[in-house]
Amino acid sequence: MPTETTTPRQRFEALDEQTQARWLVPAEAEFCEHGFEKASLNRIIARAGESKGRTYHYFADKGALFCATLERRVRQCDFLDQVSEAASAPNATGYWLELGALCARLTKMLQGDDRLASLLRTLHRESAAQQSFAEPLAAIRGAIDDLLVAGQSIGAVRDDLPITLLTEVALNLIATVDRWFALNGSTLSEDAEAALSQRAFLLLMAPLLPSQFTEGISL
Amino acid sequence: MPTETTTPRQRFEALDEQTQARWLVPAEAEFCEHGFEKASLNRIIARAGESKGRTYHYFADKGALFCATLERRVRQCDFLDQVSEAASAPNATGYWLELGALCARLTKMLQGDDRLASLLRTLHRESAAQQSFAEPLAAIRGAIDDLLVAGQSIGAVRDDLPITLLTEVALNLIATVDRWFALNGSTLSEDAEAALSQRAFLLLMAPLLPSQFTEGISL
DNA sequence: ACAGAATTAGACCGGCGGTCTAATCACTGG
DNA sequence: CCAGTGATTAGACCGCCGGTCTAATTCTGT
Repeated sequence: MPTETTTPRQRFEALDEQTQARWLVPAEAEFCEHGFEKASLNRIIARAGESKGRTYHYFADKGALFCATLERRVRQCDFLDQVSEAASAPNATGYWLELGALCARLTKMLQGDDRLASLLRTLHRESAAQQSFAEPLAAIRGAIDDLLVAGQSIGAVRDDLPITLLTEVALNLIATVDRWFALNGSTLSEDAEAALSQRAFLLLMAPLLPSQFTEGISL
Repeated sequence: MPTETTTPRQRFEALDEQTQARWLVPAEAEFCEHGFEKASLNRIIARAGESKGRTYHYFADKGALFCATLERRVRQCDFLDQVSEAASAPNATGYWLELGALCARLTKMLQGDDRLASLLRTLHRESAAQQSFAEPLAAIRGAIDDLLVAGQSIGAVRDDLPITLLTEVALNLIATVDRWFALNGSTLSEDAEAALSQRAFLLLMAPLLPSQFTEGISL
């Protein structure tokens, strides 16, 4: 009568931080270097100096290890709280100013933390990684949903399209712009990059604005 | 003195269409069903009733087979030509009308051809697939570049951001919206989906429009 | 002290993408 | 007609992958 008392995940979280780091440090290095699919669990285990049996005792599979790695990094920045705060603006102008500031902070954070940036870009690029991180990802989507609904209530965000579509568009626009700067930023001076990055916020704003602003043309 | 006279690719293209299909038909099925990374070359070979040696004689690697599969499908529709044609509009209104029509046609095509849609979504989702398809992909990006430049010259497209960034944004917006409809379209009536799809074109248009249209708010 | 549960090491599994060898085929010049 | 030579072909083989299993060991409660 094996009643499945504890899960690998519960066992891992009961470990002290130092012991957790035995896996998480080499795992982060490997995932940053190779992404999710091409990262080798065997290499991580070898670098960690651990055995396969012990590793699978604490992690259900490779995805669980990736999830734990990314969760630790994400926990360090209070991203979700910042998103919630931005939702309290009283009018459209304030709303978009706050969102712009939030995006600027986010950009700065990613520039200052290569590891986190690398993990998040992997998350955006590889669907297997997204599946592993599904639960936290749903929370992020939920936070953006709330933010957009708040924006709608003060007329800052369009309400003629499904909110989940807007959320998807917002998330992917952020990721797309981030990736463009990650690939092309090195050809720019630091000042030029900052100015461009600020202006690129318009790319996120434009499709979310109520349609009256774009109806000047067509349709 | 092995002078590398022919490449696997050249050899494959010299084959008659029927023989090519021996690989391409089962390959397409496999890639549609499993995506790129999780597709098994061994399974494709088995389904094709071919041997490994012969297969690697005609394809450099798994990516080359994916590339050949997708290229055949893409060749069947004259996508690039359509993009070029749309660039000839004389003014902004006409430009966006043509682009809207182009997107509508593209949407219809993807709805009518599940295989092509599946392959293109795989291409968008998996970076390994993108690498295999790098050359055709560069041509597509080039065509969009040209289209946007044409739009700029008649004041239909903003010119305050790098063109490659706009191209990236446009490509990813199309893919994002397509994916949303692929996931959520089944919950909608056919009419509602068509109406929504048309309105969703605004999401693509908005960030590309000259900034004067969005400067009503902020900054 | 000792039974039973939790933990641990690492051999093992099927399958992967890709390489290699040895046999066969097709075509040439004599 | 056939010997010889390079292109073609089958499939055994390679290292590695993520994941499972077993058997030994270490803990824990009585």
